Amino acid sequence: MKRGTGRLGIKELARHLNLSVSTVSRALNGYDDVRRETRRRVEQAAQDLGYSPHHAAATLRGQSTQTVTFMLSSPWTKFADPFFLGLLDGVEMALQANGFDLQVVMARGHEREMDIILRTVERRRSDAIIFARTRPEDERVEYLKRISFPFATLGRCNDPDFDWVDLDHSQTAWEATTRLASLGHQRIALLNTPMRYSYSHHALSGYRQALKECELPEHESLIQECTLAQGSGMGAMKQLLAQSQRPSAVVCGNDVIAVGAMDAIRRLGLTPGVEVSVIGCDDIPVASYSSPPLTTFGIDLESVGLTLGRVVLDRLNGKPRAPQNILQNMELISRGTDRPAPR
Amino acid sequence: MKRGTGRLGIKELARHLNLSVSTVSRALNGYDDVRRETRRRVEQAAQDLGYSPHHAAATLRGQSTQTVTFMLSSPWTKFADPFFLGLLDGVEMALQANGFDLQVVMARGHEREMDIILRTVERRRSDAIIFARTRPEDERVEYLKRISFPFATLGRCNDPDFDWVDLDHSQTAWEATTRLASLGHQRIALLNTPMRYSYSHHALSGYRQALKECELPEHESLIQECTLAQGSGMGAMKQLLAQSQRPSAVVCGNDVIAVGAMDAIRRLGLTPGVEVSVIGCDDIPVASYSSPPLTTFGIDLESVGLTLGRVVLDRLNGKPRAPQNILQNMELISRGTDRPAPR
DNA sequence: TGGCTTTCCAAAAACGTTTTTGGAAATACT
DNA sequence: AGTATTTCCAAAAACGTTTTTGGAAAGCCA
Repeated sequence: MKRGTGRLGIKELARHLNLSVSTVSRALNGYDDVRRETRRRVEQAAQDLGYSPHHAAATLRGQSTQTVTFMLSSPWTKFADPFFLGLLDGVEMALQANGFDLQVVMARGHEREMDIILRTVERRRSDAIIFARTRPEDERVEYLKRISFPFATLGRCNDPDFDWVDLDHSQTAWEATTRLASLGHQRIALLNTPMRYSYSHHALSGYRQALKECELPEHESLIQECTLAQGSGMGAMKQLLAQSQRPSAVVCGNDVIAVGAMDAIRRLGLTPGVEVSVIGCDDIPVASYSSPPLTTFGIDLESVGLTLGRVVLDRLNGKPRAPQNILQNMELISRGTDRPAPR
Repeated sequence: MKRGTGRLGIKELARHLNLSVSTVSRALNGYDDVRRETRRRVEQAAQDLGYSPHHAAATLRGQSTQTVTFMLSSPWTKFADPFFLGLLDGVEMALQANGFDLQVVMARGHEREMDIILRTVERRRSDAIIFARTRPEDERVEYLKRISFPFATLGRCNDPDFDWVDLDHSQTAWEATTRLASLGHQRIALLNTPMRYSYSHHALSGYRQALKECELPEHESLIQECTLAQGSGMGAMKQLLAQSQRPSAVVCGNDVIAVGAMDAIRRLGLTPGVEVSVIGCDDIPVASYSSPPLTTFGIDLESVGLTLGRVVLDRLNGKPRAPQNILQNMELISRGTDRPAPR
């Protein structure tokens, strides 16, 4: 009989107040048929005695966990970490303001992502799920839509009919390419993120659109797909530089790739921003400390996270009938690596 | 009557199998008086029909949430983020391997830390709590010890009688100082992290110990306390350099401070590692991209997180009678900023 | 074959809340 | 004064599991 776990339950609180359990519960949950004075007394006692409702019990009865799950997808590199933590911070801020908690779960490897979602949903572990790195056809999105479980993503799919927030990578790639073209570059390469992800497709189309508008020819050999691993940009850039006709500028899908590309450029005795211009994306901390400092696109991730959090909360509150689709522009941060073409 | 939420409960599963609810439960939870064949059949059906127990219900009855809370303390700067995400990753890995989930909650401001702990404990939201940035006298530690709620920290307190893992900042400061002394530096400054935190005291004592052993005088004016904010190191270094007798080397409590210090050095037209040597701590990503690359101390944070996770799990499994105290050494990563004293 | 283990399983209690139901007391209206 | 309405509150049901309790069926030994 290890009953005395020390925890104060609503029963003890009621007894202490000489009230019935239900009255205490109704006072605490803001129901309207409780006398002003009674409610005050109850709240005071709860405060004083350090009572708060047992979460599992409240969930079981109330059908709501007051929790949102954020699924982090591998690989997240040491460099790119701030990206996700900034996002997380924003999401948590939105949730906290509405009394929701954040649960974080890390999916190591793509295979695990579906497992994690299934598990979370089946156990009714949380009220909604947020995740990033969407793919054009995304199994996770399809499943959650099918069973109509609340969710929101950072990133789009081919099917836009659900809640998402996205950064406009089409715009960034377009702007980067256009800018380089206007600086006189003729051969502009694209070191893109993996085509598995939606945003890589958007980047590619922005790049192509810009080339067309600037009346520059598109060369297949100038488009390379990189992985998200750390050294990936370096390898791809080396190949690019080994070609008979070198590019004089390169647009990178993200800063990790760009930093790798700059390494490759330097190793050939060249200088980023002189012989070869480089533009990245994401504005990770190292971007401003590389030499020369990397020109890139940035955005306040915390506010993106805040938006993402609010979107799910709206959905949970049943506010919007139609899905919310929010596209955010990133801003060019011109530093030292976007310079006029040589000669 | 919105009963048909679609969720498959253990009752339906039992009915489907022509078994009683309790038998299904016992089969699933590994009790021993269930026939082999029956257990197999139950597991198969659970798998096929996508059943997993409702988490809140299991918690309510079973008294265990299978969840561990990690409290992130503000301020965590954009730069230092990887520190925590690496740690989180390791913790989550340990938990996941034992079927536990990770809940992350961010404490914005010191005042909120106690609130968050109280809330988590009172609602029985998780089985254990992990947090970092311990202080010599730590209210959180005292409270959790008093009510004997399981927890572990990254960092020590004056009272060592609980589960903790810590990085040996006394050793790093000692080693940094000794190294600089052996490079001929006579005036070695310390740009320390806030004395509010335990590890700052350890760093200070390591620094002092080293000065004594190297028979160098200790100057109060060469010891400065910085905040964790981003520009803090720069301001402190400026002051140091404005003194009549400049230090020729500086030991920094962390890399964010060190990077700021290097900025200050450069702004005076000096070169880090030439006129003034700098050694940091943590090995954040920018450290290797600053110019010149920063000499610092590093450690595999993921493995530290793993250890931390295992320590709480041991506690939850009731394994150790005595608290586990684990002190880990960081390793010097010599790059470009620890160089012989000028002249 | 009769009693004793062992192996299996069903019914019911319990976990700590929230919500529903129903009714008593106090107030307002004719 | 009698009825209708509002204001308050207690008892009990429900949420979906796990664990306890008790007992039936099957196997074993003499």
